[in-house]
Amino acid sequence: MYPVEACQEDIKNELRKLLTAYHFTGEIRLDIPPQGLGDFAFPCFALTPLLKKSPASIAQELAPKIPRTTWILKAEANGPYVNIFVDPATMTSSVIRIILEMKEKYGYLPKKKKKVIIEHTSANPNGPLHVGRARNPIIGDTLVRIFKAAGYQVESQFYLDDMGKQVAILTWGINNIQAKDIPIPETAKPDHQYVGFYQKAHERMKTDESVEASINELVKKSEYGDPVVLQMIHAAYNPVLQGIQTSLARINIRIDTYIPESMFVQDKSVEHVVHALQHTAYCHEEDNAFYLDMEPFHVHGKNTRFFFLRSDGTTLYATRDIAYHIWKARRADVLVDILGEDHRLESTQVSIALQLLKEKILPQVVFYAFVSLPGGKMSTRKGRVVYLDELIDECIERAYEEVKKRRAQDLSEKQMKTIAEVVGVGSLRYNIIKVQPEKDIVFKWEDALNFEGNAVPFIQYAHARASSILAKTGTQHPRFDATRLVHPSEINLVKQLTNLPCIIEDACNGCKPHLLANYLFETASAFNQFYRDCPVLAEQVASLRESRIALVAATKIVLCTALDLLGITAPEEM
RNA sequence: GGGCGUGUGGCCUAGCCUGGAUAAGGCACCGGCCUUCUAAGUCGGUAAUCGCGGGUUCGAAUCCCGCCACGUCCGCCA
Repeated sequence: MYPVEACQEDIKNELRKLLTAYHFTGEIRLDIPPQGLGDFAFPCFALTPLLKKSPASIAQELAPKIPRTTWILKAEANGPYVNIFVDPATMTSSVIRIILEMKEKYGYLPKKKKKVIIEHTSANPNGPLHVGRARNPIIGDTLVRIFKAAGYQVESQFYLDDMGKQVAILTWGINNIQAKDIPIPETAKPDHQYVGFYQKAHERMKTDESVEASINELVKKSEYGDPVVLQMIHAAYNPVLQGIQTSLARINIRIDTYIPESMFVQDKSVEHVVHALQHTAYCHEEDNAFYLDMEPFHVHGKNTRFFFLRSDGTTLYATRDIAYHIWKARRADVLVDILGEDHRLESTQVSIALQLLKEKILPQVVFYAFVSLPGGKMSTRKGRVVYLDELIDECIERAYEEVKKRRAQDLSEKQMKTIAEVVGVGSLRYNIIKVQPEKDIVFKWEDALNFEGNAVPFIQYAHARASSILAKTGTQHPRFDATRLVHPSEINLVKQLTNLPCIIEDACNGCKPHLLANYLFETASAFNQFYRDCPVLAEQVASLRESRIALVAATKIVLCTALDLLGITAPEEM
């Protein structure tokens, strides 16, 4: 059990003993009071109906009865609250000890013996990833890391759309357009090479009906599971997909498994879905096509019919998605999907269908709003995009300028490049993950490349400062005496360190990766204050010096772990 | 037209699920701090009718209803 849990349990136990005497049986919830008013607070409002007294007088009555324990230093009544002050020596000694023992596993929760499949990115492989959807892999990969830390066995999956119109357009383009007829791409990456064919083919399709007919034929054949066509499509998108994988690798993302949509047509599982849906009470037929009436499930709008089988007997994207979810549910205990907000309705329809099919495991879905440009949204078709690769390059380039400005004298070119990479990639991931997924983001270069304040260099810098101190101490195993650490900046930092396990738990339970970003910022901030107030290397009293070294070592571990959960590297120097 | 999401100082964000103590940070702006562990840091200051209007409550940024603005969806597309 982590110190933070032990501490809260102790406080709740003591409160419970007191409150039982008043016949209070409700849940005991502890608040976090404002700065300076203690570590935990017990609000007394819930007791007023029981005791027929004002909450303030109840707090007055309760506070003196709370005993001193190893965890509880004192309790004070303050208005309607009983504010509890934790014994800093107990907290400090236990948390520093456990961090130094567990090292990079500090904060991790006990193994749960449950498997999670997290589906993310799942972009159409018709061109490079663009910034509009860049939140998807970053949110997804961060959740993969968080779920692992929370004790789950995790597999990440990319659902590969190999039967849609997008890949069909690409396939047609590659097979029918001359390379000389497309604009010369700026990079050699295959996704950038191929997107021109897609754009040109899309243009031709809009103006030439025979082109559209050929593309539709490709789509149709793929929907019937035609192996030759599927092979052709595969050949077309595969290099693009590899380009996408390269982009993801650049920002520390590796997806475990790629599941092609066609798999569920070829193995006939989608046919079973169709059959089963046709036998539900909500199924209707129109001109040989089948749909579910969504009205009874509180889906409103112009058209509440969810078509899952066309008149020609082929299935639709959502139908195959149902088969995919059933397949996933057989292989995991928990499913998480990361989807753009444009998929909200589709996702609801899939969930309803899954319930009709008596599926027990439904996906928890994280929807994100698109990143837009100041003038509006991005579009691969229209070529109005900022590609992820461009953004990565720009972030690294800008980071390099910053490093050079500060460290050109004392670092080698190679060192500066390495730091620029780590800072640039980290900035990108941090800036996206620190905002709740459902909030709109307007992409502005000046924000993406801003390296001050609540941005990743602030956190990495704190880590580098801690590393620098430790590198100069020479002691591998600092001996610490918690009673020496009494400065408010020391206590404050220790308190921050205690919270990591709770943050991991909350971030996992609520699928809220941004909590980690907030936590990191606060922890780095607490460390910077400590750094200002409490000299380590210059400290003359040996026991205090050693204790501070231990605190620095613990902080470094926490910063490194939390950064790693965001897929960000913690540099030793910068 | 309907569904869903979002709305917090000049700009951006946290807090909303689970109501409670002076609404917490960052950017920008103003003024301090480098003979001391990297100043990508730090301290202080100016700045908010928490979109608007009702309601519930001892108490609402938080819950409920209505309205407004923005985004998104409402294909036998994916």
